[in-house]
Amino acid sequence: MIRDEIGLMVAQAAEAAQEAGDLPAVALPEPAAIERPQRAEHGDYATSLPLRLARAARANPIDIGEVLAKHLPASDKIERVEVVPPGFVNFHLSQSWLTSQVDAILTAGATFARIDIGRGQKQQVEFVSANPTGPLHAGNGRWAAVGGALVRVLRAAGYEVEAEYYFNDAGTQIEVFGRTLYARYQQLFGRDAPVPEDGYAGAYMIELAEQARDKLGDSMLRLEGEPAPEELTTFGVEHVMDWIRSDLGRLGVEYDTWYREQTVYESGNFDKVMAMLRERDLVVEREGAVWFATSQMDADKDEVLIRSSGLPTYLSTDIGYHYDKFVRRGFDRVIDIWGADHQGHVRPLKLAVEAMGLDPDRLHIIIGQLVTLKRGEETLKLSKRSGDVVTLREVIDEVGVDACLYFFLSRSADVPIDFDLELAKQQNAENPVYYVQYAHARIARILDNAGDLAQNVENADVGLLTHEAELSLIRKMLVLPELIETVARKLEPHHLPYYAQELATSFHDFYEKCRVLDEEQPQLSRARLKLAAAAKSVLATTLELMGMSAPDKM
RNA sequence: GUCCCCGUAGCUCAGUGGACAGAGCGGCUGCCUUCUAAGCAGCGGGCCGCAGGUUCGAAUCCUGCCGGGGACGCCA
Repeated sequence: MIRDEIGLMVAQAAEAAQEAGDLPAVALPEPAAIERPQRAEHGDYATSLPLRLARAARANPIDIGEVLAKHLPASDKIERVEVVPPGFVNFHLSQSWLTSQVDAILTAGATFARIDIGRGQKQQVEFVSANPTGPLHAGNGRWAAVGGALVRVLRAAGYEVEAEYYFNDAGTQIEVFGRTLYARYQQLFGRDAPVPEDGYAGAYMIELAEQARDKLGDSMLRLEGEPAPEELTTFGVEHVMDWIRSDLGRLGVEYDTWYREQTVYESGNFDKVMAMLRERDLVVEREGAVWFATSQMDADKDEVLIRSSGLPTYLSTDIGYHYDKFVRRGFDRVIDIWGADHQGHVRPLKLAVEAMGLDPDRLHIIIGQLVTLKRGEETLKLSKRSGDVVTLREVIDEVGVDACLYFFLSRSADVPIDFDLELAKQQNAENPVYYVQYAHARIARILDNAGDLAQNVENADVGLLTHEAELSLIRKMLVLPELIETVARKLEPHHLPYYAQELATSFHDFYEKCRVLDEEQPQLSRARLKLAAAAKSVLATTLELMGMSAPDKM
């Protein structure tokens, strides 16, 4: 990346200046911070190193800047370096290098976005992981969009990433689900079997029961008063998992692993980690339950691991699950995406990771604020327990996959979302997603219409690209690798849609100001065709990272 | 009461400690006989919640307060 090259040049200049005695031997920040100035006249890149060094060096920032500039290695990529008050050094890229990047981008294709900050480090991203007790709702869709984008970006950044979905296939909720399904199933056969009070009231349970009847006939009926047959529960769970897989697939999310909760026990990891906690004297028994003595660590209260009923809690299972992630499967880092309603769970789990003798920083938990689904002024419940569920499927059907992804991706995980179904439908046509896709479609049309001008385009001279709009578009394309780095480091995919929009703006501006197909200027036309093709490639790559389509026609 | 997140334009939101705070939507004015007007150009709009502090420099970091959301269960 050119930004890193400039950073290196600045660092070299500082060292050279110190060797030459032009700059006192003060500690240099590592790495030298290179910024992108907000204003174009301040150049493509800038460093405030002189301002940072001024105090320690007991020198005027401007003088330090001049010294740095003097010792900068020569580069044909840099047109001009200027030192300006209060102490910035600004770098202007050379036009010839900029235009040469059009060829570079075209050659690189989709790999243009690839960087290698990950160096093959093994990471896992676990997201959505909703219980298979009902269809996904709109809130789940948010984390599908965010998790999917994160996985793709981390891969582009050079990490070896595994996407995982963790689901309960046993436990309290599944048991309740099974009882509800059995009640609905019996009702289909005329039995007076009420839905349990704590059961799942949604209409989808009736649909599920009907499917069970169609597939299994009356074979699941048991004598009055007998519990729900396990086979029926399993049938229901598998069916719901099919719904979930299908919804996630529509949002472009593909998991590498579907991890069953039971595996935590079957693998023996649960017992291992519990034994480990006992060995470290972090387990106490009290009031008939088994507790994780987090109060001995960095918490104000203990947490229950094994209930007095003998059943493990969600927390203890999760501890076993994370032991499995780190120790058995050997991930260097694990990223979990959780809703804000699970935030209280972060501290104890991190303490457990620490108690395993691991660095808790290897567990990164993204706490995402919740989605409130609305229809106009009315707030809709997202709970599967209540009858009124607005499913993710309905939302996708109403709003569209791409608009849905774009909307969910556009907001930082730190802010709660009000998802208004009415508004989403209304705004459908004005959704910024179409602005981005439109740019891509426009380019596709130009390339289609090129006719004879398309001949010999690969040999076109990109040096003919001198218009301000052309150069701005190239500059904007060059941001993508830097964006990948930002998103990967901060784990914030919401920067993607903003970049996509800026890139589209740069293209639309170019489109207005520079006619691409012009028989009277064939050489220039061919150079512009190249630029357009490069822009198409970068737009498509960006859309792909977000899981969205890049249409050739709109 | 304790803990987490948020407070930026009329609305929805961006904004790695840097140079004059941005976008979309909405409002107003213009631009289609040349590659898609799902586009472009322009105008208007801001004590960056409030008060202190740190810093050469704060929307950004720290403290306190106010306002909104969330968590504090032998549910998940």
